[in-house]
Amino acid sequence: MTKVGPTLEDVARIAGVSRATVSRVVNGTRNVDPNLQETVRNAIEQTGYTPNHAARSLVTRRTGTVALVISGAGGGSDVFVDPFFGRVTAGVVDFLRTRGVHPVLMLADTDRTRADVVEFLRQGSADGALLVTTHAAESLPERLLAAGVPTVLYARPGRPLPVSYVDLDHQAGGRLAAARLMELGCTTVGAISGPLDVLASQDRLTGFREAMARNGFPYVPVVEGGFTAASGHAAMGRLLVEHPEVDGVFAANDLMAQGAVDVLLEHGLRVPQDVAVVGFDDSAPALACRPPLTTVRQPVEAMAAKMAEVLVTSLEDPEQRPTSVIFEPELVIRASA
Amino acid sequence: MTKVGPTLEDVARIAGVSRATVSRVVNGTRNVDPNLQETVRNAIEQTGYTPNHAARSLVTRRTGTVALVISGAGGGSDVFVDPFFGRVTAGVVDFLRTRGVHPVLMLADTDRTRADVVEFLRQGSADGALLVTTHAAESLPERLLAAGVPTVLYARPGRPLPVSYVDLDHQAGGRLAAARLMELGCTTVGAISGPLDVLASQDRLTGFREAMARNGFPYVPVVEGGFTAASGHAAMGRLLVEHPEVDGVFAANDLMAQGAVDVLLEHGLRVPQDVAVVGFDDSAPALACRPPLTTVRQPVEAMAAKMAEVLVTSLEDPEQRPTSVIFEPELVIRASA
DNA sequence: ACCTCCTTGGAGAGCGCTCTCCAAAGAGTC
DNA sequence: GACTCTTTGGAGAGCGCTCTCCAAGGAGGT
Repeated sequence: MTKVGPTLEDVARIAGVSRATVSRVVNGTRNVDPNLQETVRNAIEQTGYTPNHAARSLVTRRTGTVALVISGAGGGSDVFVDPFFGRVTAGVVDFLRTRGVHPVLMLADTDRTRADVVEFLRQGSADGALLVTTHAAESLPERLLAAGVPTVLYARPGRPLPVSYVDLDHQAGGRLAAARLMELGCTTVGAISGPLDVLASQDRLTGFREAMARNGFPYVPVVEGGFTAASGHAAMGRLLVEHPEVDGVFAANDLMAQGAVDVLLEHGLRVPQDVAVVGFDDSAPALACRPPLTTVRQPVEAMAAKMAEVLVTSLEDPEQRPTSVIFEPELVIRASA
Repeated sequence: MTKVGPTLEDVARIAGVSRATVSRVVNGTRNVDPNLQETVRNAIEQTGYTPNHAARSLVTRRTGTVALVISGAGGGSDVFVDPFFGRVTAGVVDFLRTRGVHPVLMLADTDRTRADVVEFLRQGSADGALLVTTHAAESLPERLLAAGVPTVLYARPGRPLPVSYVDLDHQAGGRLAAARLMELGCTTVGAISGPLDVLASQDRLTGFREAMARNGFPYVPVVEGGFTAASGHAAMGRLLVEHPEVDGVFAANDLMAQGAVDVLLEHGLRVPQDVAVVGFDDSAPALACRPPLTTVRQPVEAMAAKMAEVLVTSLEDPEQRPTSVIFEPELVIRASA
């Protein structure tokens, strides 16, 4: 094995030109005489030459890859069960492939793996980082910033930081949910929030509460969930015990909404006739749920693609200042509310 | 910008030793006097030195990354909607992280992107490839093999090839499903197969039919689906029209099973009392489905991890012959059958 | 005390590529 | 026809690292 493969040198020798000329033909830098180009291309064809990536990036200081860092709290690879990360990946890949950039997937869920990520970027193994982090306390943004690594976040950082990010107006999303529930005439509504150490969870809840309060509902019972169907199930159970008369529920993501619907149905309650349920995200489970979920749409793929775009752009022009792009949520009305 | 960062040379100068010595300390090759080691480590600390990845891999001819190639037929990033790929990713990442190897995610769904994958590997951008391919006609395995790229497949290749792979005994899975349906006393069973250009689909169906035939049911009506909930929905609809008396259904994955259950319920049929439904995979939707699906478990994460393990092993010993690891499916009984 | 063997540090040759200089040659200009 | 200006190919210096060789010094044997 030890594939050595033909080098620039080999091609140059066969074509009877210098290394520099071959390099120019390969990279399309500067003018090269068309005849010579032809000769060189033949030589390349003949040898089956492919430029060596390591050698190239040693001098260009570019790798053509970026790190896609997923910093879940949970035990590592469980995160992929959540459709959210699949959607992020899809959006990122979708954009990057148009630019010939490749994503390296990294999980950052422990001190150790976080250090690995920083190390990886400092080594120049990737040109920049896309950081999908939920928890407000995540330390990676500042560490990457300190290491001078071009970084773009999905979701604003826990503390103000001169870093680019894309985000959703989660509060507006919460308001949308509240408006729908009130529009349906619900009078006793509860909420199942996401983990409260996640900014998005806080924001969704804040927006929801605000809108309710503004309309004469100063108090909304809230149970904290964990963004999983099981946690939504449990939360709905508690809500039902404490407030049996509930007729409207806002769950901070679709998975939890699904869990809530299940409990409701198990208790012989009809959705949406007896209890209306609004989810959040508009991911696959929202459609699969019976009844299909009315939900607040988060355009995850588009946001992820934008995140990738912002990074690639800042890679091309490193002097650029950080930007932020905030997306607007949208209410998708289906059957559950 | 243009972070230059300290080099080996810098560290060597500060520590008052040669480059070679610093390299030895960093890589732990050969003995180095403990005192000297201490000095060198201090210098490293002081300068914040990190080895340059490109330079290193230029000489070692190793990158510490592998390509995780997902070759769906569908329009690219849609694949991530299918929980299957999320599970594969989880399994791969889970194993690789223990070995300090990083996966680069690539989609191969067009001629162009397939060529990109080959190019990427030939450039030495990654040390090997993990290829998750469903379609039997996929050309990548042979192209990668021809290029001398260490490769491991998820699912056996369409044509016999000297390449390592992991796979499931899909036929045994089909038999398991048939056995369950017959055990429940079903007399009129139908099947919703996966796309028939996918080997796994063929095998699941073959196993299922065989087991049915062996038990006195020579004919099983089959409708081909596309592994999506919508296609399962459509397929069940047709099955119901053509065979209204059906009392058992085998769907070749959980997504389609879910679609089938929905149709059944819409038609006022009870699952499993009127019609028993068996799915395949045991992915998240199987649990989320109402009723929860009885299904044939494919240990995707474990298989993906094994695939990664086989690749890493063959990277360490390139002279090794190809291996194959076949996993056994398992029936998971829930409520739908 | 001499010789051999083992340990350990340094020198330096690349790995394959890009890119800055230079030089040569051709095209204009007056 | 002598001059400058532009175009285009070649030479060669690195990019930062690993690793083979070599030499120096100390330990052990006789």
